[in-house]
Amino acid sequence: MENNALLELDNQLCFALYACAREVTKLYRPFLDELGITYTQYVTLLALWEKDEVPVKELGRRLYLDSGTLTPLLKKLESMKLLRRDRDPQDERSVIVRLTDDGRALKERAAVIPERVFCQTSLSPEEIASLRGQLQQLTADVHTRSCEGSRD
Amino acid sequence: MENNALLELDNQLCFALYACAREVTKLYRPFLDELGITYTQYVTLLALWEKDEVPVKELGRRLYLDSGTLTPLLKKLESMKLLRRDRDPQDERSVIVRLTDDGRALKERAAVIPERVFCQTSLSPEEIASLRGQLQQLTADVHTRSCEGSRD
DNA sequence: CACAATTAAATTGCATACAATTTATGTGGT
DNA sequence: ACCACATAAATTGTATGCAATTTAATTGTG
Repeated sequence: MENNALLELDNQLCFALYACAREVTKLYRPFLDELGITYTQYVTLLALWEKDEVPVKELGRRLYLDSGTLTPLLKKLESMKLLRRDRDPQDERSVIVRLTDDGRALKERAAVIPERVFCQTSLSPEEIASLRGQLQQLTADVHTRSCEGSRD
Repeated sequence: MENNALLELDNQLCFALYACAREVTKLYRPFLDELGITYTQYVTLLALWEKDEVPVKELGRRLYLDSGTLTPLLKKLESMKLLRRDRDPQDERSVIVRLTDDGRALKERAAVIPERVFCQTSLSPEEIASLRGQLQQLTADVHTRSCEGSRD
């Protein structure tokens, strides 16, 4: 069968995604180091700055992460005094995540990060928006199909 | 400062990438399970099926991975008899990775995977190629800038 | 030739990811 | 009330990622 083009690394959308996501994430390192947080902690905070007081379950749906990843991550952020985790009195199975004052305050310092990172790429705002849209579409598409029949 | 649109999760290209890469990777699970390999092992094999007998360093450049990730991964693949790792007699610092017969044979079984995965998306081949191209461009762009002055 | 600087892997330590299982809690039907 | 089933976190185990350090080998220079 010779050289199967279908199996070439540079023909794989999955590898382009995998490599690109990691390289772009690395751009955030220097800025996040200043705040003392990791990239995953950063996106978790982004979600919370947008909507606070949410159950772990909902946060997981938003971030596409499960409790196996979120539980230790949220405990870490709690130990850093950026948020609190309390059982929901209405439903003791659920844990509600709430930002502390420190957690909310960090938003001010994070506000400049997106611009700083954009400046390190040659993409125009339009190109960024377009690419982002395509990725969101694909993510939703893939996620929906892998949850066929599920409700999450 | 109210609702800062710049910090909204859905406005972040980085999060779109991060989420999409993980969701797409999950599509490979069932197929890779049949081969008994993980996703990272799969892309490593893709690189080796394309070009065998390469130093770890070169493989790392190709995959955007460093020895901290590759060393244990390659040892695992070696323990699975899919490849061998030998010091380069010309330069004992370097380790050359070579597929075994088993490793080469696995390519046949992997050949159907890309098509199978594509079928689970609603993207046309043209859309896939376009998206892939944009991601490769961005990856190269970002990587080049973060290596400013470096030679790798 | 000596030796400082480089370089390639390996190692160490920390933080994810995620499947699978477990634990605790809630819910619906009888 | 009882209980099978469902649900949310937490836990467990494995495999990454990656920065930083260490070890071994090579190279450039005087």
